[in-house]
Amino acid sequence: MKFSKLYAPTTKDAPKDATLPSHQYLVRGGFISQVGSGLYNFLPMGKIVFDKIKNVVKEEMDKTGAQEIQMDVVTPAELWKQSGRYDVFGKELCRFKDRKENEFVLGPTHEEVVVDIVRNRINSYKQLPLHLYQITTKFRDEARPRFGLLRGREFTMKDGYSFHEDEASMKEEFAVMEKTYTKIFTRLGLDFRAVEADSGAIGGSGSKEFMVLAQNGEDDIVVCQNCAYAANVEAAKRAPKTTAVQAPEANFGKFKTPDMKTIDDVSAFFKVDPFYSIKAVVKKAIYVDKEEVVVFFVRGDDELQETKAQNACGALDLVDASLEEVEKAGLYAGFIGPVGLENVRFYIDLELKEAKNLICGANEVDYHFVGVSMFNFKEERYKDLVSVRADDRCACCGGTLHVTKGIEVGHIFQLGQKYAKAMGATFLDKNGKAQPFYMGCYGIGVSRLVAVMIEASHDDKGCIWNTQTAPYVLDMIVSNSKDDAQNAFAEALYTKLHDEGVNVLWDDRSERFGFKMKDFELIGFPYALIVGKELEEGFVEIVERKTLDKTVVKKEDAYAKLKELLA
RNA sequence: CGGGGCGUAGCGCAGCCUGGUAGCGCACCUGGUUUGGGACCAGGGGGUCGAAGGUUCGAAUCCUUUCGCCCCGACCA
Repeated sequence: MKFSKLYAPTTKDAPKDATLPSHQYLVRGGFISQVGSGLYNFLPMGKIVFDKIKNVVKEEMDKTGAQEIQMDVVTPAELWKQSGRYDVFGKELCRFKDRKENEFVLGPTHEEVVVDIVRNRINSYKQLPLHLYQITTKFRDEARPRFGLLRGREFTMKDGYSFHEDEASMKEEFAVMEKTYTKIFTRLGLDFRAVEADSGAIGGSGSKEFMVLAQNGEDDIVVCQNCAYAANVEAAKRAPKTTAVQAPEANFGKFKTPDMKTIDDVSAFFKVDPFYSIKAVVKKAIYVDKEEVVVFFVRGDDELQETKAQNACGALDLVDASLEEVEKAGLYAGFIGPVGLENVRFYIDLELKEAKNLICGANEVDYHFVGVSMFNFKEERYKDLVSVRADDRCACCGGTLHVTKGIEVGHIFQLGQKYAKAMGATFLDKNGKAQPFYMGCYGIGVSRLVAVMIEASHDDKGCIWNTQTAPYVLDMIVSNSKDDAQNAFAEALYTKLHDEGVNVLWDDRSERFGFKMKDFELIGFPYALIVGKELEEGFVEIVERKTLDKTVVKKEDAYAKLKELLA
C-alpha cells in the first residue's frame, strides 16, 4: 500500500473527550472515528487490525471443532420472554417495535437465539456435544459509554455456546475453552490472567474471566503473590481474617452508647479493636415484583462486597437505602445488630460464624450489646459477603493477596440447564428420557481487544503494534520524495516485498522527513525503513518502533535484514 | 439515573458577562522556495454560531424549550 492512497486521517491533537491512551491514539492515528455516544466507525487501518484479531480468534476456535454461525442482531422479544430475561435485563436491553407493533430487541448476547436454533433439531444425546459460535455485532445501551472502544454501546463479540448431555461433558468443554482462550491471548501478545469471576445476571455456576493487566482497567482483581490464585474482587475469597489483638472478655450485656453511630465511635468508647465489632450495611434490594430493605453484617474492619451481597439475597439490583426506608423497616441507623433482629431480612458474613466477644447494635437507639456470640443463627443466613482487600491472606496457600487493575477481554461460563429448561429445549438421553441441555457459553470482546492492544502497548508518542496485529508490519519512509535515487530504491524494495505478500506500507507522500516519522510513531508500525541521504553512501536505516533504536544497514543487506525481522 | 460542563470552519478554541451580523491556531487549495524530526513566503476557500420559539430596530451574545456530546458518581453478562 502506498501511504499517498491510504485513508488514514492522522491528527496532531486528540479529541478533547479522549482520556485514555488507547482512545486518543486510535483516533489520532486514524484507526477509528466516533459517530455518536459509544458508537465508532472503523477506518481502513482500524479494520485491518480488527480483522487480524478476529482471525486469530476464529482460527483457534475452529481448531477446537466449534462451528461458526451468524445470528441476527435483531431478535424477537418473544424469545427473551421465554427465558425470563425480558424483564430482568433492564435498560441495557434496547427494545423496539416494528411497523406492525411487534416487539424486538437488539441482541446484547445470544443465549435465547442459539437455544432456539438447536431446539427441536437436536433430539438425541448421540448428536451431542455441539459448539456453535459467531463473531458479530452486539448492542448494549450502556448507562454511560466511555473509554472509546473499551466501553462502547455497539461492539463486536465472539460468543460461543456449547450443548451437552451432562455436567461432565460441559465441564470438559469449559476446560477446552480455557486452554483455547489462553492460546488466543498469548498469540496476541497480551499480559493476562484467568481469574475466578462472578457469573452475574447470565446465571450458572463456574465462571472465569480473562483479564488483561492494565493500569486503566475497570475491574479490580485480587492476585496471590505466592500461588496461582487470581479472582475478580466480586468473587474473591480469602483465608478467614485473624487478629493478634486480645479479644475483649465480657459477659453479655447492653450498654448505653449515646449518639455513637459509627464503628470508630463504638470501638473508641469500649477501647476495643474494630475487628471485634459488627458492621451493619443496609441496602434496598430490588426484585422483579418488589423492593425490600435487607441488612448485611460484616466485621467492623471489613467492607461489604456489593456483588456478593446481591447474590446472597438474590436481588436484581441493590441500591442504597434512604434514612426514611431504614426507619420504616423498624431499624435504628447506627444501632443495628443481628441479635434479636426481627421482621427484616438479613445476612451475616461467613467469617462471623461462631465468633465470640463481639460488640454490635442493640436495635434500640443509643444502645449496643457487648459480649455477643454468634451461635443461634440459621445456617442460610451465613454468606460470603466481605470485600477482599490488599494484604489479606490467600485462601489456597496463605500467601499475601494484592489488588491490581484489569480489563475484561474474555469470560467463560458454565450455564447448566438454566436456559434449556426455561425455553423447553430438550433431547432424549440414553434411557429415552427427555432432558434439558447442559450449556456453556464463552465470550471474547473482539472490538474491545483493538483498544486493549494499545492500552497494553503504547508510549508517549503513540501506538506500538506487534507484528501479529499491526495494520502494516513495515513503513518505508522516503526522506526526500523528490529524490529519484531514493524513490527508485524504495520502489524496487517495496515491489519485491509486496509481491512476496509482506504487509508493507510505502510512505511516498511529498511530506518532510519529520512529518513522516511522527506518523510512523503515532500509528506505531513495528518497523520503519528509512531511505534517506545516506543512500548515496550505500546505507539505509531500520527503526524498531518499540525501542526507537535505529540500525544502519548496507542497502543491499536491507532486504535480508527485513525478512529476518518480519519472519 | 443523580450532580456538573460544553455545543461557534474538518480539529482545538476566543468572542457571550456589557446585543450592532464572527475571529485565531492547526488542517485544506494555488504558486514559489525548502527536504533527516510535524518548514517558510505570498495568495485563497470554508461557519444560516446544535435546533426551535421568544424579547429587540437589531441576537452567537438575553429568556424559554429541546436535541446532542462529555466529565464525576451509581450502573456495567
